[in-house]
Amino acid sequence: MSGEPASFREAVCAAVARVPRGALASYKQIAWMVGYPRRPRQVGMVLRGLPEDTDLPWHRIVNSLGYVPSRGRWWGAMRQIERLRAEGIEVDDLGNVDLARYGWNGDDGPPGF
DNA sequence: TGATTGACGTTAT
DNA sequence: AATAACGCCAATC
Repeated sequence: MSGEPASFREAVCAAVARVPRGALASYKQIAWMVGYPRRPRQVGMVLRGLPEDTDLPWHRIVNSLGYVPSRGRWWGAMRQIERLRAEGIEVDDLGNVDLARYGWNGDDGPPGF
């Protein structure tokens, strides 16, 4: 079955759904996994349109620096932090996380681990 | 149809 | 260290 994603959004959803619990992935990492290393921003756009009842672990997506985008300025950044804690991940009040510990490498391969 | 924006990232100053 | 500007491409105005 050729389950090739018809749209960028489908690919992103599939990649995010693959992130195991207790692991973190960056926007660029997801973009790279789906075959579009040049579109970290579009990944964020897709996640932004996700419903609150989505099954996707969107809260596991952080930026490459290892913290939640906008550090709380965003509408649901704080909510994302709460979810990460519920996953068993240590998160600072500002959204800082330890990528060195929770950083998950997709099927793409470890760039540095 | 063109211009602006954006849950980012990287490089330069 | 922090801030500014550029890049990248889809969605929105």
